Amino acid sequence: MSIRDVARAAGVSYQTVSRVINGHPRVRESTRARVEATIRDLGFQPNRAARALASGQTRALTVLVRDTTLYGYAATLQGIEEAARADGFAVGVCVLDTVAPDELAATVARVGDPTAGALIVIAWDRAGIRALRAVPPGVAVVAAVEASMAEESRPCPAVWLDDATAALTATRYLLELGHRTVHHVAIPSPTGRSDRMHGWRQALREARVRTPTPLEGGWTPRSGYEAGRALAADPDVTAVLCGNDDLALGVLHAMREAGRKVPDEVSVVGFDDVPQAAFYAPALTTVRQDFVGLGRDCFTLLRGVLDPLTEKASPQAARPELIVRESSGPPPR
Amino acid sequence: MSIRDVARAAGVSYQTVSRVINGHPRVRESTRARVEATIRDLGFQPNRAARALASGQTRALTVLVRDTTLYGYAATLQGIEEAARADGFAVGVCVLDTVAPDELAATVARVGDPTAGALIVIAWDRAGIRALRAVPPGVAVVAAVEASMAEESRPCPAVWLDDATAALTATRYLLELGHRTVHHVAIPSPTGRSDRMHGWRQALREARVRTPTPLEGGWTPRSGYEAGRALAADPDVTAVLCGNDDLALGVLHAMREAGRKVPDEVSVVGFDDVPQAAFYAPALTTVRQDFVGLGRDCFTLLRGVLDPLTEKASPQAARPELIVRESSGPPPR
DNA sequence: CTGAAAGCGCTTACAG
DNA sequence: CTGAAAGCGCTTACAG
Repeated sequence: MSIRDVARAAGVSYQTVSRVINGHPRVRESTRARVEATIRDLGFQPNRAARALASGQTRALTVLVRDTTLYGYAATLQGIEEAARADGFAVGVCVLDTVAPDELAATVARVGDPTAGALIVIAWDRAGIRALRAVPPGVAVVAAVEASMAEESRPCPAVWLDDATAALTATRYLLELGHRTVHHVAIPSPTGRSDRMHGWRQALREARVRTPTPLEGGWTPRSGYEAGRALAADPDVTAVLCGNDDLALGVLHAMREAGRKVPDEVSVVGFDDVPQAAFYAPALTTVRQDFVGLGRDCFTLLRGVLDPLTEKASPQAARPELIVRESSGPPPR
Repeated sequence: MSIRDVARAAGVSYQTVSRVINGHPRVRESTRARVEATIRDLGFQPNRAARALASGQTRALTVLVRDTTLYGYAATLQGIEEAARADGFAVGVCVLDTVAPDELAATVARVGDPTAGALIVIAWDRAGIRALRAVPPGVAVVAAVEASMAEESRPCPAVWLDDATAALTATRYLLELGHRTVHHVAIPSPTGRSDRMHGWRQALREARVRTPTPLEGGWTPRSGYEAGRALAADPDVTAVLCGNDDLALGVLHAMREAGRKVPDEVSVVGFDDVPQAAFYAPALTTVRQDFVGLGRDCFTLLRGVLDPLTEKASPQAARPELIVRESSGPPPR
């Protein structure tokens, strides 16, 4: 079924059908109504490929993302998808973790082919940043980045969460409980100092407190566990801010194994507020981040890039919020 | 840049370029080599839309999935994506949880538009099954289902994990530890009896043991917690098989709150082996499921549907595997 | 406000 | 093995 069939059924030329489909203003109201009714009756769907070819634009985007099984990435993807679908955009995914390094450029070029639509890169990690750099010029692209990366490398429109303030808030909270200092298990950062780490440092500096060497974690509970073992062995450690909730889970595990009570002897704070955090043992104090909102913002930003005439909606993502649960408290006497 | 530019640069007609791109056999080897070199030099990428329009086929597929922040769904998506990308397919996502019920049919019709490519539906839940039913006839579709659903409703090619055997194994394991019976917190199932529940029942029947009423859980730790509170209140409960690890996390939380020691007083077993499970407190005994492998199989199956000439690769997904950790043990005396 | 024409970049028989 | 022709289903100026 094509536009011509609709035209025949509605008694108009097929160009008129095209105009109706595309919301062209100069169509008589009665004609529009008739054509729309016909489209509905016939269940007609315009051929995407033909539209893309003729117009040179596709209502499609691909999200480049390291690993969708991690909560933050998955939630951001869902935010993007929700907003995109509402606006008639198809959403593709390309998982970077399974792309061989020497194929990255080719892969990005393929999904970033202008005829395949726009690109959204989640550039919170090395893989994402490398992908962002590999985007061929001329491709519409926006990125989700760490705030401190916003101007760096390839300057492209970007969104970010206020990780620095969030970490600052969490660290201050721990200091105000009376801890002499706060240790940090860091998520990997391409720059070596994530915004989360930065906010943590700032809070310690503000309080004129000793800044311990941060421990390098990965993204997984296992790496949190390994960092946690080192921390558990140090009797001076009474408070730990972790770069994400998975790291915090690993740290909790290490503390338990070492017989150090949380929160009586050590306070542990996470980052993200994954849906499971409230059920960890003990329930995890953490900083909630609105990844879904960030994803929506990401799409809105892309819309603005694609079509500068669109009214710019202001960002919707909620600000970070400290969620106090059971894993934090005053230091032991 | 088009096929014609490549042709000019390579000194052939543009049809020959098309043949090379499509791996047509009847091209002289020297010509092919020259054209391929030119394509590489120019960094040429054929226009997807034009190919789709002219050939009537798109190398693209859309995955319909309830919620990608849940581990099993996300991992399956990654398996699909990995296999699809390796085969030059673009992968789209459509998250069903944010589709309004009255828009489901229209949404499925849109992403399932033949010109948009094939469909893979993760039909483990009501949303997925409804989506599967809404797929218009004539669209290439495969599904990931529960084994017991394979023949039901819309018969389409499908893959599944052996949940029944997995649950049987886990339940037998608990019975062999000496528990008089095993309770079950069930994931939602459109049929009211998931395969996981079925395997559990079968193991109890085999052992000629009383079958307690299963508790209805949702997919979240919270619903596990609620079910767990009921179980914790019943002193006869010594072993619980949960429909997934999130439910198990909630049950662990409820047991802790009620002061019932795991595993000394109650054994808790999960399902899936999410990456966090080894770090729960106590570390969770669970059944590992190979979602990534299932996703790959899903794509392979789709390839077979799309192109019956393809050699049928046999399924690769690993069999379920019981992972014994700390949350299970013999019943109290 | 609506119709006729050209063209988007490919693929696919059809000749040669 | 390779070239010329038609056509995939739309959109986009251009007339009227």
